[in-house]
Amino acid sequence: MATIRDVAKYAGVSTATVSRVLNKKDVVSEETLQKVTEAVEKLSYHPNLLARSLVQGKNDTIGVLLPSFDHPYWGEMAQRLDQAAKKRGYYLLFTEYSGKEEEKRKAFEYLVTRKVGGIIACCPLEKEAQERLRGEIRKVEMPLLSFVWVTDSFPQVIPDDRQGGLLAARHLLAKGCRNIVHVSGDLKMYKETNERTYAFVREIEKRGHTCIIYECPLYGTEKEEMQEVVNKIFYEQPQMDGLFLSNDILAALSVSYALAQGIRVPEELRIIGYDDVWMSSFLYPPLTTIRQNYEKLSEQAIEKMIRMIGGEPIEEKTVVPVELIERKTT
Amino acid sequence: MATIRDVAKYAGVSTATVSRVLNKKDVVSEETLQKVTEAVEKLSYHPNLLARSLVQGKNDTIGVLLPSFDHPYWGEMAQRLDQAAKKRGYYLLFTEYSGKEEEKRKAFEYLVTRKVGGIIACCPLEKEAQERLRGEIRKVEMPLLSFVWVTDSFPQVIPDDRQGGLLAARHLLAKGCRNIVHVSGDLKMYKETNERTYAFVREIEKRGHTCIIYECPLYGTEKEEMQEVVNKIFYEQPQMDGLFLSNDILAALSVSYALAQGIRVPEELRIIGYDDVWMSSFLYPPLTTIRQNYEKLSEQAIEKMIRMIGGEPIEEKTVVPVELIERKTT
DNA sequence: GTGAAAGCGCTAACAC
DNA sequence: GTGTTAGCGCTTTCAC
Repeated sequence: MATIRDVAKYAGVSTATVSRVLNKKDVVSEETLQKVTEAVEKLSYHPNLLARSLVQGKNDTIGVLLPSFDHPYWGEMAQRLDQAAKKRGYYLLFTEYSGKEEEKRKAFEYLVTRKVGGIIACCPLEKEAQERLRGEIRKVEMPLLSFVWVTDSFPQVIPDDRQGGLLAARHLLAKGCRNIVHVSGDLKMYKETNERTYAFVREIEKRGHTCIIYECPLYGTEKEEMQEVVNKIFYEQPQMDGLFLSNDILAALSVSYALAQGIRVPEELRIIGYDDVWMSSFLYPPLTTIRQNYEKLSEQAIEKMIRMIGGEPIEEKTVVPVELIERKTT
Repeated sequence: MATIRDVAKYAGVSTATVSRVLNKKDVVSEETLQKVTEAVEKLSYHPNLLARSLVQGKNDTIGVLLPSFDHPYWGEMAQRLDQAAKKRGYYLLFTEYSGKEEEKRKAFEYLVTRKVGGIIACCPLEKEAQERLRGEIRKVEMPLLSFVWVTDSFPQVIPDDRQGGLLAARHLLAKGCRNIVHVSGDLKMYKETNERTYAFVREIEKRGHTCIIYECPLYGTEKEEMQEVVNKIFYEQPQMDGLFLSNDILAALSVSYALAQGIRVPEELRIIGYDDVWMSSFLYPPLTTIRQNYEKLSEQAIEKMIRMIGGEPIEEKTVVPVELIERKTT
């Protein structure tokens, strides 16, 4: 693999000169430009960006800690983040921890040792880890941005889950639902991320009604687990007429289950999901859901991270609005 | 950010010794081990893996060139590839080109300049680029593996699309379909990847029937485009009773469209998709489809790539079987 | 068992 | 304009 020295030798100049034409920094004579360009071409030279960032001590790559690639929410987010970063001349280093807590630390370490400029964590940093991580972070002087809700003061870019819960509650109530069931995320583990649940319940109770809550881990992608929860709900709550799921996958499963049982949607049962994942509008019937503003979330996250890398002061929390999309399941 | 020198100074030893305990290579005295470990802890030291791989001249990361993260097929593949790589002690550097040809070259360049050990290309390398890329690759001495069908001799790990087309054709025929429509990928651009189409058509003609083909770019994720194709088909082919789509997204769209029009599935129209994407079993009705063996595909790709990096000779083509999953749309 | 020194591929002063 | 030199953070001989 050709190095800068090979190019220099081939072109009959010094490595510094090669570096100059490569980075278009200083002015070079037309002739050397020619020679170097030719040498680069001839030798198929590709500069070693690892070496470059080593000497420059800076980094145009941002680490992204993802629960998984195959979850449609995170898949879409990864895509948007990547595009937003590229648009601003940054690159992303993705790593996923398969939704497993024990893998998370390793994934985090991975990003740190690759010396990324900062880390966007698409996962709740649970209390214990949070403190340890933050201690570490401060020492390694690496900006950390949470891409999901965390309770205490910490830089974060998050969807307005409170609003999401509120919208869902009002919508179901307005449609006349009175026996409402809600499937939340893991309430024990990720207290912080369940603002949508609290807002939902609060609103329903404020209107003098009640609802029943089931828990289902949000970040898991095990079909069986999800199917089980859905089965259980339909078995235990035959009288329910409104169902609010914490994500569209669960919602899709529920719609499918209801239809298979001959329960009419939305006449007998109204179902509302969360996220407005790519597939949701393709389903039959198209899913009513709370839409995430993927574009804005990722743009904001990248922008904020770049500002953090630049050492600028930033406001702790950026909340991005969600939106109710009424389709055919309510 | 602490460096190895800081650790050495803090522990009162040389950098070589620190390196030794970090890499557990040579034997170190119990005492130094203690001191160094403490220093590492104290200073929150994280070795700079970029520097390490620079001096070692080797690399435990494999580049993956992806069309996009948000396409469910590639999302699932990314996940499996990542897990397979980690299991074998390798890391993946992902980049996506948003399905745009002009971005592909940049994405490729990105991986080359990061000096990955090899590249898994999840995209057809069209003729022209293929030759250029291969020329380059040979010079940069970087193994390249195609993860989709390419015509000529070239290391590749691919699904048995021929078999997939065959299975789909036989299934539809066996169910009594006689007015069959098929939506293929982009036939002009990616000739090589359309074995499924050719096998499908061939089988149907062999049985003395015919089918009508529509084209739709496989790697695009623009809803409108896809919706348009589906609309067009249903408008132009009111008599069709069998529909084979090149991917599950198009299939989901078609099912949804049919149901919305009051066309009964599968009684009046049988629909079969391709890939068995995560959502497909969640749909209503659950989708009949050709299942990809995601696990085997990615395991094989990683294994083959590692062998290539190690300089081992490899067989050109690894074909992974597909499977017909009959659910409720046929 | 441990340290000194060279060098991976590159850039950034500093000379000329 | 261009070359020389030092050094980014690390590993790896080669001495001792």
